[in-house]
Amino acid sequence: MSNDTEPEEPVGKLEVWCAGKEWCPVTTTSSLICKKWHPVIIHRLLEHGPSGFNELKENVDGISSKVLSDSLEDLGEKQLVDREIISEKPFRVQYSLTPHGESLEEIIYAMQEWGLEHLTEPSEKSSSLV
Amino acid sequence: MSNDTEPEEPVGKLEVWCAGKEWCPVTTTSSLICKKWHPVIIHRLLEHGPSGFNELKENVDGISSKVLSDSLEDLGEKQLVDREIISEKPFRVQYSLTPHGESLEEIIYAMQEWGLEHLTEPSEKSSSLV
DNA sequence: CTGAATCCTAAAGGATACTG
DNA sequence: CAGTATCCTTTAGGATTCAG
Repeated sequence: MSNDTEPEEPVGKLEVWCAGKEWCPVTTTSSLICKKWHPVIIHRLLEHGPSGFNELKENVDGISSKVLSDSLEDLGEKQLVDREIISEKPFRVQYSLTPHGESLEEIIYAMQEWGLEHLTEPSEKSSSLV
Repeated sequence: MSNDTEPEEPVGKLEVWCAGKEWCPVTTTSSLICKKWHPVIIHRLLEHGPSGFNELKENVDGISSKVLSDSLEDLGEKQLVDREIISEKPFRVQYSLTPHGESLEEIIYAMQEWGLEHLTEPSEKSSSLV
């Protein structure tokens, strides 16, 4: 146990299998979060904090219930997102980032900044890149 | 001045369509680079510089020719990677990052650092997360 | 050797409708 | 409110084969 200037990371590292012969942090990180909606979902949870399903669906503008549900399940399995039932009577659920999920903020904000810097909305007439 | 080998962001922003009603930099950035192998390919091009096809295939350990070829084509369409034919006789091609591609390094290295910090290779006995 | 083209299967993702 | 359940289309990706 060396220095501990950083906030406590109580859980251990996530064990993630790698495609190639030698384990690679880029390959494996990519395998965790490089799905179409994952970065956006994580971003919205970072921005708005713990959210209910429909609240999240609102914020992740453009996603369908099915895909949001699937994505959250996947993120749950990967231990990046937690799901908590906060009420049974009016059934309510809350999604939040785990410590590992929170720690993705550097990546997510790097993506956001890059997008702001390098991308733009297509103008009316030009139908460009996907 | 004004010669070909000028980096320095001469090009404008890339026009990228967004799924939701309001354009979002995270959503759109995600749509560009969040494919299984894209971050790794970009990472290897950052690390090793312009590379030939098989050199790249070596470095992107675990990828098949077909998938590498498809991925490079996709990255080419998105103007993140350039393809240059450097020899016809022994047919040789060189792939390199465009200025926009290079500028992804913050994101890619953020992913690398995160992976090193939060992920680990599965131990022998435990078959864990994908 | 170089890389590209085929074939095929497995996922991912979207539209819609419907439950407790 | 918080999802499932279907259905369906598209895409990703792996194995293999082909061509220069």
